[in-house]
Amino acid sequence: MDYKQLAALLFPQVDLTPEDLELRYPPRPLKEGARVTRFAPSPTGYLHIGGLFGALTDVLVAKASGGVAYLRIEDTDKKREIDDGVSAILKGFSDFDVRFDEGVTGFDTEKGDYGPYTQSKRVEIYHIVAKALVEKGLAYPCFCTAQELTELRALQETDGALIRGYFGKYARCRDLTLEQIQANLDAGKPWVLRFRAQGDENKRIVFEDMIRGRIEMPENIIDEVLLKSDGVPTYHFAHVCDDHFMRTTHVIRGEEWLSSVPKHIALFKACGYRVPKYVHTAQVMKLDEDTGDKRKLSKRKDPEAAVSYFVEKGFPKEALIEYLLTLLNSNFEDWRRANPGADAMDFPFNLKKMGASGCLFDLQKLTDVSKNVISHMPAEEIYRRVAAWAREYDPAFYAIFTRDPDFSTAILNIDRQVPKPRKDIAKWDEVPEYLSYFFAEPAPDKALLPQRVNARDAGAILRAYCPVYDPAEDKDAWFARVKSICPALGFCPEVKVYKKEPENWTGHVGDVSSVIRLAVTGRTNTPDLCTIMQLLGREKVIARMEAFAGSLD
RNA sequence: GGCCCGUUGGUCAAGUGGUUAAGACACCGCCCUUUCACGGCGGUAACAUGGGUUCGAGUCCCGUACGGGUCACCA
Repeated sequence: MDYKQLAALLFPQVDLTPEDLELRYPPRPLKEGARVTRFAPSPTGYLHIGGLFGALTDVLVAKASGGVAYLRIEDTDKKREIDDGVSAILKGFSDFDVRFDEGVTGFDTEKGDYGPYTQSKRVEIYHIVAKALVEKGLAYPCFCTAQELTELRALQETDGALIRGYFGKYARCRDLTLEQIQANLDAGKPWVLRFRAQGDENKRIVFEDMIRGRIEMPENIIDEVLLKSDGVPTYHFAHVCDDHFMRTTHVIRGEEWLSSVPKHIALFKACGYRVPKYVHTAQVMKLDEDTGDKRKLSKRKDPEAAVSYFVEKGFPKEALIEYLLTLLNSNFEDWRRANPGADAMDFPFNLKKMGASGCLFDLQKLTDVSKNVISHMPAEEIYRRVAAWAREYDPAFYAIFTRDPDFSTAILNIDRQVPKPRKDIAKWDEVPEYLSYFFAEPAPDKALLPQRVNARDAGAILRAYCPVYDPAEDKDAWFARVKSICPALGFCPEVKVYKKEPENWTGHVGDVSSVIRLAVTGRTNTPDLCTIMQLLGREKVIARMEAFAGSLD
């Protein structure tokens, strides 16, 4: 067989060689040890949590080594592609401030010298490499129909073949003569290009995964499809061509690819390319409420699989990133404690610290992380974020919240400018309820009165307090004022004194302030009451207290 | 089914032949406290399992179980 002739027959329009591509995409001028990574999603739907997880790894690994992380779009399957798939992915990344150094940046836009970064625009490249492979006798056209392939699988089933796929005696087109190929081509039969596998099923291939260590598998013997009948490459072939010519040093991808590595190494070797380092990351899982089992986070079943879920709920973007980092690298939390104010993107990411087993997405932990993140934000920042969130997801609240920005900011500032700020808020969608009593008249429920205080005493407390309340007083004076009305009502001004001899009193100052709190806010617990009352203003406070007192009669 | 990966408290995890088996979240208790938070202190709770190797095994080897992945002209 004259492979040169076959190659010319198959790819008459290709006149460049892989050497031309080597010139076009020279090795990157990076310093020793710099890592080039890529995130390579298919535009088949929204960006999901696993994607963010992977992309974060790519970006941090590159950043920590002074390398390059790029975004490549793998759109070789037009059947699964959705219309705005690329923008959905880009939107997800911009929502969380994940930035790539190069690659696709928008619809039909990109930056970087190793493009195009969209696979559908790279067919010329794949065909050049494919042609060279044919010339070397390492690839051949296959004319088997889908029907024939199904029959082949059935045959392997009855044969009890341990390995399934297109290989050995099942590979009918592997040894077609040039004349047969010519005849098929002339007859207009569609064909795919297959790899002519050189592996031996009895030999083992050893490779190193940077997370899992040394892995040993049988050599690849499958004649994998390289180019589909429409001339578009399969993942396997595109991976080899792209990661070689884009000069990727570290291929970081989900563990579902682990079993394809022998295939990929065989392909790299066949092309004469250096095999990149492989890093197969564990999947993000969740606990299924129904079965109680740990399972892969599913795009279909789990709304929180989409990163947009967290945007809608109003988790600050930093919180999700921060949380993901705790899953990604076991020493992140230590680093964070040592560098409280540092940008998460400056975390010295270490691949060795990545876990090999799938982790459960823990909403409680995310909530805790988020509360911490928010507790460190200035009130102005929170105001801005809540407003931005509400404009999108809660227009009614947006209207009242932004009516008086200074007022809203002041509310958010209660108990905030202290060394250990409160951690009441985990996500923005909690804010409307959290602040409700500032914007609407509360309806205090007398069932919420402290246990020791009956309705009559509560009324007496409010009536005694109204005339002496002075909004100009600071916190200490305010509390002293509350204490001052206690004795006459049978309440002890000092909690400690009360606790020693509870029988001498109806209750203590805590009960008294609880009644005031309930009247003013409708709540049994709030941040600092004195400040709340100041912000509300004397008129409102008195009106609320009188209204509640009246309702108790 | 073949091949491969994984398995330390409820969760995330440290751990690379000798540790009282860290830490974080959650939970519980105490303290602080005008409420609630915050904070502080303390507590419950783990090496899937059976064999080896070794003076000694969470750590190395083999088997078993369980979970996951993969076996497409999908990625």
